[in-house]
Amino acid sequence: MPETRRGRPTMNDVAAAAGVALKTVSRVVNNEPGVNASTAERVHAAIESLGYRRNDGARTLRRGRTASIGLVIEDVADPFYSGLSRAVEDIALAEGCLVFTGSSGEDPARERELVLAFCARRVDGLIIVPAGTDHDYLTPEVEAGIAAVFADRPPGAGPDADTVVCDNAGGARAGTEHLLAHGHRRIAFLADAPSIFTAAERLRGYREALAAAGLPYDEGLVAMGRPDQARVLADLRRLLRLADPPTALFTGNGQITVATLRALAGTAGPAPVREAPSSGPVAIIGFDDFEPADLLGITVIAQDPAGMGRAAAELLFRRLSGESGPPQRLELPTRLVVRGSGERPPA
Amino acid sequence: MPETRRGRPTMNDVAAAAGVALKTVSRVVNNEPGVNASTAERVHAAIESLGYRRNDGARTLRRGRTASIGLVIEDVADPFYSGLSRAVEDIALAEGCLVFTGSSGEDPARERELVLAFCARRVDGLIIVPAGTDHDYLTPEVEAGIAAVFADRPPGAGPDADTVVCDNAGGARAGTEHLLAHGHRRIAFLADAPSIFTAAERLRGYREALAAAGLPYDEGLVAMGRPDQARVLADLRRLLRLADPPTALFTGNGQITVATLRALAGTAGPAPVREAPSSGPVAIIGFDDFEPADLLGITVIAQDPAGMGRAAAELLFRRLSGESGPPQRLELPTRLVVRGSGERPPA
DNA sequence: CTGAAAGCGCTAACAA
DNA sequence: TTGTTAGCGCTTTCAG
Repeated sequence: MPETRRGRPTMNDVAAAAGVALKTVSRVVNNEPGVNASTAERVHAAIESLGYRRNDGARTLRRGRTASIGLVIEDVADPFYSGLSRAVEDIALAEGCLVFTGSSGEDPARERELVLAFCARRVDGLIIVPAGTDHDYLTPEVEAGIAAVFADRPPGAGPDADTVVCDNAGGARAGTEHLLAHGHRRIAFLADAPSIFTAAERLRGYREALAAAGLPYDEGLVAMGRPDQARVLADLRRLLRLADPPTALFTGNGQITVATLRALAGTAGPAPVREAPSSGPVAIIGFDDFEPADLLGITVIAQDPAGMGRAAAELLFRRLSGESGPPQRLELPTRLVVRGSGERPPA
Repeated sequence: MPETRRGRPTMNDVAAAAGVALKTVSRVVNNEPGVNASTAERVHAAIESLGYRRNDGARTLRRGRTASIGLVIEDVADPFYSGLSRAVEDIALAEGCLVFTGSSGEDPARERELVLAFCARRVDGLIIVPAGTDHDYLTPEVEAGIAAVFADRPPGAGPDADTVVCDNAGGARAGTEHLLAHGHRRIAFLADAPSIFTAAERLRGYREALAAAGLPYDEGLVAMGRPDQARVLADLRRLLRLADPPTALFTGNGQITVATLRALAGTAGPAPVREAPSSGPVAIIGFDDFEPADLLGITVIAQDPAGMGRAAAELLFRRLSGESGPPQRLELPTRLVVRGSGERPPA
C-alpha cells in the first residue's frame, strides 16, 4: 500500500517500491535499452500498482524541449479558423506535440498576452494569426529559439518569420472579373476594416480588376468596417439607395457574406430598401466558402483553411527539426466556385 | 553584454547582471512586496536588457499547479464544438489558465491518448467530450487530483465526475411533438449511430413523443449511422421510396441536417426519388442550430454550445478552487426555433 | 546491466 | 529589505 504522500507518486516512489534505483525506473519508463527483463518487470508492476505517470513538466525542464506549440488565432468559433486549427492539431499530434490554443478576438493586447504566456510555458513553436501590427515583443523570444510562423496575415514590425497567406488580391480580382464578365458595371465591395491585411489586399484585387476593365473606382460603392450585422445592414441600405445603385456585391469574408444575405433576406431587421423595385435580385460573390453556401447557391472565392493550417504547421515543424534558411512566404491559391448568385445578370 | 550561454537567460543570469541574489529577482518578477524601489529598478533593467522571461515550467514544478487545463472534444472544426471551445478558452484565460485543445475525431483511443498526454503535462483539470465508453483509465488521474468535467455526453465506466449535457430527449420530444401538432403522422428520424449518447437520447425523445400521441414506433422510419453525406443520401432515398413515406423528417444533429438538406436539394449526387410527385416539400426539423439555418428557413431544436462550454468550465474552476461535494450533473435546456421548415403541413 | 550525484529554473522556508 | 539553502521530478553524466 502506498504511503499517504501528498500528490502523485514519483520515480523515486516507484524505485523504492520496486527495490531499484531511480535511474532504472527512468530507463524503463523511457524504454531505454539495457535493462534486465525481470528488473523491468518489477518496475512495471510497481508503476502499475502505484498509478505512476511520468511528469512531463519535470522532464521538459531537464531536456529543454516541451513538445508543445502555441496557436493563436482570431476566434476558434469562426469556421475558417477552426478548420485551420484542426489541421494544425492533427499535424502536431502526429509529431508528438500538444497544442495550446487561444483566440485573440482581433485584440492586439490579447494576442500579445497569449503569445507571451505560451512563450513562458516554453512552447517550441508558435503559429500566429496576428491581430496587431507590432510584433517587436516577439523578437527576444525568436532570438531565444522559439520558432514562429504567421498564418493568414503577415506580421507587422517585428522579427522576420515564415508566413502563409492566401492570394487575397488575386482571389478578389477573379471574383470581380467574374462579375464584370457577367455584365456588371456597378459592383459594391463590402469588407472588414482596411486595417486588416486580408481586407486591404482584397480591396486591392477589386480595384485592380476595375482598373483593368477601364472602370472608375467609386468610393461610394465601398463599405469597410466591422463584420457585424448592424454595420453591414446599414451599409447595404446606403448602397442600395444610391441614385446609381450597385447591381452586384462582392463581400469580403464569410461573416460579411452571411450578414449581407441576412440583410437582403430581411432576416436581420428591416430589409434594405430597393429604389428600383423592377430590378431583379442583386448578384453576389463572397470571399471564403462557408458551410451551406452550396445550399444557398452562393458563388464564392474559396480558400482552404485546413490547407493553410497544414502549410503553417509543416513549415513550423520543418524549422523545429532544424531547417534553416531565410523566412519563407507561401501564398496559397484561391478558387472560384460558381453556384448561381454570381452569375445573375445586372437588372 | 550577456555571455554566450546556450538557451535563455535565467533568474540567476538576471541576478548576476543586477548584482543581487536570485531570490530578489524572484521577488521582482512575481511582484512580491518588500523590495526596495531602486533595487527593483536595477532588476527590471537587467530583465529588459537580457530579454528575460520567467520559465513557467520550472515554476510549475515547484508550485504544483500548472495553471493549464486540457480540452478534448470531438472535432474543433465542428461549429458546435468550436463554440464550446471558445467559451472554455475565455473562462480559462480569465482564470489565468491556458488551454491544451485536442480533437478525438470520435476515436476512443485518440481520446485516451490526448487525455493521458494532458495528464502527463499535469494539467490542473480536464474538460472531456467522451468518444469512448470506458473511462477507467482516468481513475488514477482523478484520484491523483486532476479535476475532470464531462461535456455533451456522460462518461462511461470510470470515475464519477461532473457532467454537463443538454436535454437531448426533451428537445427531440419537443421537435417531434411540433411536427405531430402540424399534422404529421409519418415522421422519419435520421441521426448519429445509437452508440453515441446524444443520438440514443434523442431517439428516446422521439419515441416518447410518438408514444404519447398514441402512434406506433416504426423502425423503418429510423436511420441512424455515420453523419456523412453518402450514408444520409442513401438512407433518405430509402425512406422516400417507402410505400408509405414520411411527410416529415427529424434530423438528429447539425451535420445530418445539412447533409439531409443537400440530399433533398440534389446538391449531393442524385436527388432522392419522390414516389408521390404531387406531394409538397417534406417538413424538416433539425436538432442543433447552425449558422445560416435562418437563411434557409430551417426550424431547429437549438442548444447553446457556448453555454455548455461555459457551464463545464465554471464547474471545473469551482472544483479547482476547492469546492467539494458529490459529482454534479447539469442538464441544459433546448429551445424550439420556428423558421418555416417544421411548419409545413403533410402532403 | 545498474546506480549515485549533479543540476534543469524556479519557489518556499528560513535566516541575517 | 535581502540572501541562503533546499528541493520540485526528472535526465544526464559518469562510475561501478
